[in-house]
Amino acid sequence: MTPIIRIQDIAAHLGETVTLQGWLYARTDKGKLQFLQVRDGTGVVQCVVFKKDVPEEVFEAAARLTQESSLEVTGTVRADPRAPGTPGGFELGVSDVRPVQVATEYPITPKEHGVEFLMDWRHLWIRSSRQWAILRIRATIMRAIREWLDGNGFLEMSTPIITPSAAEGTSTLFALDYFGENAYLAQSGQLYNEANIGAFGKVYCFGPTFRAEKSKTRRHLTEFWMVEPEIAYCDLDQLLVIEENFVSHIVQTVLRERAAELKALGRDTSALEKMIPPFPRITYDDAVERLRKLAAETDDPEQKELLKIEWGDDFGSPHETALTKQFEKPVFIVGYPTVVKAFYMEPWPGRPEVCKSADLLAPEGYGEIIGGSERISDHDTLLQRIHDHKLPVENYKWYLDLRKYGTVPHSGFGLGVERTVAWICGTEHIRETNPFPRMLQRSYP
RNA sequence: UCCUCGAUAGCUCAAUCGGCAGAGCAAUCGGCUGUUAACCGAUUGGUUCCAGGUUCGAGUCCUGGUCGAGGAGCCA
Repeated sequence: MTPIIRIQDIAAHLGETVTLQGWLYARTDKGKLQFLQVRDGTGVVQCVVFKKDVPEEVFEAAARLTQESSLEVTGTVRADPRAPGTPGGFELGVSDVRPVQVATEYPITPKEHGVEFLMDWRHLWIRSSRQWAILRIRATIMRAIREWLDGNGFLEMSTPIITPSAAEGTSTLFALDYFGENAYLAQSGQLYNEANIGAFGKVYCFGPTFRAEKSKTRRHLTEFWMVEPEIAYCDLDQLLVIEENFVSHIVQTVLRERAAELKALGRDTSALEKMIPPFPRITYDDAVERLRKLAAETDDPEQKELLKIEWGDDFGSPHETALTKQFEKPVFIVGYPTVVKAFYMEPWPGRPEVCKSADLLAPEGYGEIIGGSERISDHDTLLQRIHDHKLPVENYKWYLDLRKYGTVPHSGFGLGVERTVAWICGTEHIRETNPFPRMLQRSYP
């Protein structure tokens, strides 16, 4: 029995006879020679079957293997610059092939396919090299998130997914019947984390979150993953330093550990290498001025209309795209008008029409990846805001209590995992960044 | 919710003015000792999204619907 190895470790086994357990990704036949591209989940390696080197029945068994058949293959590892694959440069000189199952006709061929077709076959599409690379990077990003937070004194706290009312009172929620009571799928764990910091100081929650908005764009899912750190004794300026170090760690980790996958995706890594702190900060006021200037300078009447903005308006995606094009790094937009933001944000000292909020916009038009703010710490200010937003006070009793029992200045933010993956991978559409994305028109498979 | 576009073989698409339903790929069979989405030869493959209408004749034109894509709004 030869040792079973994983393809990502193949370089360490040069010259050895080893066994791989995997699936046939693709094949090319040349008469008495077969090239089998075998993948095992960690990589793809070319396995070469010469007719004269193996028993007749082994050659014939290999010849019967169809695309995505499962197999065990034994052979000698050798270096060959012609060998394709991931990591590539190595191939297996095959001595034995043992089919596990010969797959029936595989729907996803090595040619072009449309989006609807691929999404119908998402359970198989994730095997394709591009999807495989994106989802490997996603896993690394999720690990880097926990790694940085755990290493910087944060404690992971689970927050409920079944909640009694809207966290922010704005977005549309998925309603469900909770034993005869109304309940909703969580759109944020933040309010609970504001309770958690009273017990643990620095916390984060990390899990799926749900928005029932009828958004139909390349930036939206109805179920997506969000990490939400919350920090006691932290103001907005301190928060932004945390955010930029956090984001930089994520990007640098992917660059270091997933170079092969980024290369397979054709991502320009020189742009990502620039993602080191500090990130530029501009105020909302400044952003509006920049947009007005851009609108005035453009000759395209359609663009001029899209960039139109009044002070007090929230930014649409054309605004965000135009702004981020002016920077190579992600950019903080600080101090949004209070009216366009959630009820719990701390008023700007001396300017109550502005709140101590900051969004982080990713470069290259990927949009907002972080929304963060300093939270209102004063009980009466918060109560007034709940009234102003016509929210049911009885649902927020516990939240108001937090301002009565040792309230402190505190801040936090939420980072959208899928948008971050899309930005780092350079994918056209966010649907490719989740193994089984949930969208307006799709809940299968 | 609004705007634009689309639906033809398993997949990606073509079909002139309304006039015989086509190609490449996949599959199947055969050939090939260095292929990289191989190549060469052959075979198979159709409810043209659904319902109705105009017409001698509809994939093509008209009406209604279904589904999808891109964008807006909203948001991470």
